[in-house]
Amino acid sequence: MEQQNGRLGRPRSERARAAVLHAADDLLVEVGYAAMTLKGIADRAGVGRQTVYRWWSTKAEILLEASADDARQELAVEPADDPVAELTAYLEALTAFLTRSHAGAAYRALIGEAQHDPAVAALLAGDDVIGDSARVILRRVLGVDTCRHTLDQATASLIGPLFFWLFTGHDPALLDTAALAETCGRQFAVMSGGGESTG
Amino acid sequence: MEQQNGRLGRPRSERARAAVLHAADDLLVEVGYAAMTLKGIADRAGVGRQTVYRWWSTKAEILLEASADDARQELAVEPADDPVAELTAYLEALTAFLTRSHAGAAYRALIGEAQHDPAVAALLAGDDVIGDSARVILRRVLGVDTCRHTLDQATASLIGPLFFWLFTGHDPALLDTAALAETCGRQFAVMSGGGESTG
Amino acid sequence: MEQQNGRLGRPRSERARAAVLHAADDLLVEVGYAAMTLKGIADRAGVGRQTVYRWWSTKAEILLEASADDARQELAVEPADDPVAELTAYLEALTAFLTRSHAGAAYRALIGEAQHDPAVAALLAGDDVIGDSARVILRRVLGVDTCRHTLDQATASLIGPLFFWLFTGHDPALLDTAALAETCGRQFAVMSGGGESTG
Amino acid sequence: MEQQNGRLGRPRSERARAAVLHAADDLLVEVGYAAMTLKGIADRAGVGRQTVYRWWSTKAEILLEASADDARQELAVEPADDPVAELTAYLEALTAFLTRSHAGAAYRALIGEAQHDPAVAALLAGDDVIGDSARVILRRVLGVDTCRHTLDQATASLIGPLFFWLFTGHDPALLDTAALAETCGRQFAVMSGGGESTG
DNA sequence: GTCTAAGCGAGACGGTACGTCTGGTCTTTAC
DNA sequence: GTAAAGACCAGACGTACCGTCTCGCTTAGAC
Repeated sequence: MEQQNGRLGRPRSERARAAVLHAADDLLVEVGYAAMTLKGIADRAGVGRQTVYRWWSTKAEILLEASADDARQELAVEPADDPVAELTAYLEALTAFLTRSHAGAAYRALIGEAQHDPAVAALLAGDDVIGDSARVILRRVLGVDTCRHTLDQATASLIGPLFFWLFTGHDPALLDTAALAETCGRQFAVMSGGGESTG
Repeated sequence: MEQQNGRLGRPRSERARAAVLHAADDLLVEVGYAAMTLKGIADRAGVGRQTVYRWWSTKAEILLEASADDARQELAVEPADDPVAELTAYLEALTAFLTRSHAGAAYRALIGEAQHDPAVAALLAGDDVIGDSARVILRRVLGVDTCRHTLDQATASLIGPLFFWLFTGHDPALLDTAALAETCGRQFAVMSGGGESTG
Repeated sequence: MEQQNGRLGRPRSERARAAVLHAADDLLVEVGYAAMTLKGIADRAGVGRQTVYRWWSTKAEILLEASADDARQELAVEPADDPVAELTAYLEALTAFLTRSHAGAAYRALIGEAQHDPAVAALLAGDDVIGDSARVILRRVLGVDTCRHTLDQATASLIGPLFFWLFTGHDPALLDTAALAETCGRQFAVMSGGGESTG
Repeated sequence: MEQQNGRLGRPRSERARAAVLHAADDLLVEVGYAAMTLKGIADRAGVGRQTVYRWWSTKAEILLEASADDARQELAVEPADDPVAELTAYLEALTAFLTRSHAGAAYRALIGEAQHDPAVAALLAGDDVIGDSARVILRRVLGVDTCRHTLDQATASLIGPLFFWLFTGHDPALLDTAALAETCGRQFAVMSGGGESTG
């Protein structure tokens, strides 16, 4: 497993890698994204500073690596018979993710940072965990061969209102996700209506 | 000198205030939000550092003061006979604002920062320029006495997809704002049901 | 108060300057020259790191400023009737300086460093405390109008053996400074020829 | 090959040893003593870092091993009929060594370092190349059975002025080594006076 | 022909100083 | 009493080197 390529030299320490990711996760919760520091992560992880810089460039990169797996898992929604029920379940999972999960806090911070840091934006574009999770659901609802652009616009319609609600500081409890899901469901039914997928 | 209020001592320098706001605006464009610095702003403005700290607490506050007026102006949309046309015009103004305007860049950065900085979040909550602009339009479409919560949810439906599209790094040219406006228009027509405001 | 020149801005803090010089002196004794560190000096002095860098470039510069006054004082020798007695007194003062004084330890370290660091060499050349102290004595012995080059060579003859003895790690107690002084005295008597100065 | 002692395992690589000593010599000339680094030596020698640490403890040790043989050779002076000529030749060899030779530069740096690093001082005390070379000459001048302490003081008298001249940054060309030799010669003639040893 | 032992180049490890930068504060003089 | 200047303490930045620790490989004598 380790010894990532049969090359020379001491192999990378899995212990150090895990400690850094763990420390980053802890610090995000304890002090917040802005107050996180590569030095702080290294110290907390009991790891040399150079070891962090050797494998990651920015705290964003660390946080993404620390959260991606959790995020993927938290955003996976079981199939249901009723499309609207499935969309509702997804919106609720997404709400829970963005408002109550560690990984979700990391993603909120990263998406925020991406608004003024192109490097973070590129990082997120390279591994679109949220978009992927939505596309899984939407392919079940709209059909497996729906084209990418249609999926993306449907994603925006589905997620957008919730996303806006949370990112502009509203109380998640006051948003009626069931209504949102139903509206989208109707809209998607029309789209996939006549019969095939993109219509 | 104008001595703007009857206070003692040397009056606040309008020159310094303007220079700071101007410098903040320039620096946002030139180096980006993350690389902006209170020290940098002060130096660029030819102003003492203490003078900046005396009147503002954070770069977010400066940026907000520098951009709010421009933002309000850029997001005002002329009334139109057709509600959908009005919604479309608004979405286009919002797209232009967020993707091509200085003030919009400032707002993107601030909304991003608000995701991990409660102080910035509070700042934005205190002067909701974007929400206000949407509510002006929506009151014209849904009726002047629509309740605040309904307006907020309608705002999320209207703006949300566009907001998600832009904040997750998609190309604004690929989003069909007219379709978005039309979907919302239909939805709003149902909401305002019996048929007063939209006819 | 002090305000070293009519300039703008906060004046340099004499407190900080003294604390740095004091800390450097202490650290030299406690941990030695090699283990001295600008960071360590700043921390020990309770001073910001930038404050040290603002006024000094290297630890050598700090140490020189901290020791020069002490050195000048320790190497001043009272005039005596007998030239040989005066030379002996000087050699003993120099021995005490180089082997038992804080300031002397600093000079030993600096002269050592100068052998492989041209910057330190230039620093020492700019303020030749030891040479100056020898020239004061030698002008009394050889006559006030002795030319500089003669003084320098006499300095080498007088100091050289002692210098070599100490710098190659011999025990200062085993060197007969009186004999050295007498040899030099005889040699100088020949130099200053007809017989005025030494009688 | 020769397997230097009957030990097990792979024998020490003469190639690596030579490469390290060579690299140290080169680096001393190219970047100076202060900027020399064990890492830099290892890299330049194309040798693993551990290989250097296995056989040497400090850069001083490497430098000494790299220079001792050259130094001994450069400081050996042919016997001459005239003692003063021999002393002059020696002083000139020593001047050339300390000011123009690679090995001499190494010794200057090491003697300098020894002033604030006891480990280097001990190293030099263990193999006194310069002192040995002087004692060879002085035994020829003062007699083979001159006692060690007399030899050491004579060494200080002979070398001291030159040593001081160079170590305090004077121009070697301006020092009259012939005069120095003559003064010492006279002094030594008095010492060995009664007439036994030198004949 | 294994087997055992040590040396080899490479390079990651936990530390720590480097010199620079910014954050906020403090202390001057000038207006 | 504000403004501009600039020094103050604090501490993070990213880099470099420290000395140590694996790795896989090589090179020898011992069995």
